[in-house]
Amino acid sequence: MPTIRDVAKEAGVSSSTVSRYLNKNGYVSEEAKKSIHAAIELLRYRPNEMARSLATKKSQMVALLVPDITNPFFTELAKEIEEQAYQYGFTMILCNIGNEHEKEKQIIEQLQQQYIAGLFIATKQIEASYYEKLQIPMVAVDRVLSEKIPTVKTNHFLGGQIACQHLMACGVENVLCIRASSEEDVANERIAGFYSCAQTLQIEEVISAYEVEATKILVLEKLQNRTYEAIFASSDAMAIGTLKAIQQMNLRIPEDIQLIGYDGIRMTEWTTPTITTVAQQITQIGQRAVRCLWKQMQNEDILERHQLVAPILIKRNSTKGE
Amino acid sequence: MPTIRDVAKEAGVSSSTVSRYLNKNGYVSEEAKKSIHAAIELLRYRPNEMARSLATKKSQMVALLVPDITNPFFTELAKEIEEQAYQYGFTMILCNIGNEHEKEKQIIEQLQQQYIAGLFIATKQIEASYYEKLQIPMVAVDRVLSEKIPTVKTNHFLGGQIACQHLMACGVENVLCIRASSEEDVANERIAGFYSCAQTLQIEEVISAYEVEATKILVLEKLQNRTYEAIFASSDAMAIGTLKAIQQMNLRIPEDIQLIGYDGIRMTEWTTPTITTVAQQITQIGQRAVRCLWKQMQNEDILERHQLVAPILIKRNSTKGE
DNA sequence: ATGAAAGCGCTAACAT
DNA sequence: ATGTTAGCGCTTTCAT
Repeated sequence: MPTIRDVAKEAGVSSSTVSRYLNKNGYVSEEAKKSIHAAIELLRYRPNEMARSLATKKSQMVALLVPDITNPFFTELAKEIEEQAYQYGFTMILCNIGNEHEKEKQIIEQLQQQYIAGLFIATKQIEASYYEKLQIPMVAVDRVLSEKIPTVKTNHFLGGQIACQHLMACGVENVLCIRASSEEDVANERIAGFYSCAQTLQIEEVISAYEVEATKILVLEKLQNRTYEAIFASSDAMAIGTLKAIQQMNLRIPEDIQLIGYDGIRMTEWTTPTITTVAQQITQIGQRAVRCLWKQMQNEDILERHQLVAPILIKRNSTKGE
Repeated sequence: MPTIRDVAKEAGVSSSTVSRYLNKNGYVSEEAKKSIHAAIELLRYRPNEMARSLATKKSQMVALLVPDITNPFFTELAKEIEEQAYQYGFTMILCNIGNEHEKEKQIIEQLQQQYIAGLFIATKQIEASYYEKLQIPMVAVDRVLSEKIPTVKTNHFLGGQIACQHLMACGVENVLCIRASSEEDVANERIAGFYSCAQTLQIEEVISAYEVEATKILVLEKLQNRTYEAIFASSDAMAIGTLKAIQQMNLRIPEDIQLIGYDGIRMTEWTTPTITTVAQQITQIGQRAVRCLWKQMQNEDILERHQLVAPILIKRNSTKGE
């Protein structure tokens, strides 16, 4: 592989001139530009990112930290962010953190050594202060880490409202609300939004783990004791578990009981019946997150520290209504 | 961040000695070892991977190239490989290639500049000769790129046989076989295996795109004209599309028509009914792939160039039988 | 067993 | 506008 010096020699200039040409900073005469360009083509030269990073202490890599890569929401997010970041010339590293604090810190340490240019954080296991100390451009995606750290997330309060309004428009008067642990802020917001519109709606609330199977078992039990006109599952994975439980009870959807999910992952259109859901606009989240990181790298001002993306209702067959 | 020279100074030795200590090559006295160890602890020193890579022309990163990160099979595979690779001290970069030849070549070029230590290739858009020229340890995952390139994949011929045998055991006499394009070797193998057991079974074959919706439309049309006792969908995504089509026709599964899928992705246990499927053992594929790459890095002999992993039947509710 | 020195490929003052 | 020089943090001969 040719180096910058090979190019310089071939073009009859010094390597600094080539470097300036490459980085488009400093002056380079038109003449030099031409010969350098030709030399690069001739030698099929590509700058070595490693050497570049070592010299500048900045790489062209950004990383996305997620708790579980097999969770479809995160994969869809990863895809969007990867594509966007690629447009800006960055390579995205996807890091699956799992639930171990230690692994996350270790991985971040490694990323720092690689002079990672920026971080998208979709995990939440470490104290915010740890991230703040990092001194790396970063944006929290779909969760608030702290006031200071720029954030792009869905307006979950609005999402909760949308879910509630839809159910009420479907003539529902009592509903079972399946939510994640109250430690999860995003869950709290969804539920708060839901309540904020509830008016005379009767709500029973229950906490479930994220897994499909766990939710199924839980709902099965619930349905044994009591009937509901509708169920609001605050994630689509839970909605699928709920669907399975309802079907196992031989209840019809939406005739006997209506169901609305949350997230908008692809799978909700593959079930029978398809599931009405409050969809997060993942593409937009990805775009904004990347732009936000980009601005930080350019030291531009970030006008809104916390950006909210509105979710939208996707009406399918698990609810009545229009 | 402290450098190797800081450690050397603190330990009262030269940086070469520290380097030798770090890489466990060359001689280092017990005494030196102790003081270096202490210095490292004291300064919380971590070697800079970039600098290391630049000097050695080898990084600690491996990459997995997939055509579509939102395809659950690949995410599950990615998770396994990531975890395995992490055990060996590697960071895995997940690269979503999409369908563009150009992007794949560009990305590989970038990876080379980063002195990528190894490649897991789960795409198939480029001529095998391109990969062979690369001079990077690599393993083809779930597809054969060429004779020369080490491969770990499911024994799809066996998988096809398993599917066929199961259907026959379920009393099926005629079946619709939904397959991917004949350009996909893995599809060909599955189908070949299926036929190899078919005996008196009547088989109708049809080609479908991978997408759930596309398959649904196709199957819907098929079912309009004719009835089948069973359908073999050669991927789970297709199986889900098929399921939807069958249900839309108001046929019962498995009473009116039985269904078997292929891949073993999580989703098949979330549909109603759950789908019987021939499951690829992704964990094992991941483990073997990483070990195979590792061996190449150690210049160990690779006993079997092409490793086959046996798939297993997961019997669920979309088929009759035991 | 250890250190000095050169170099990996690039960037960034600084001088011209 | 361009070249010289000195690193970035590490590895690796080659002496000693």
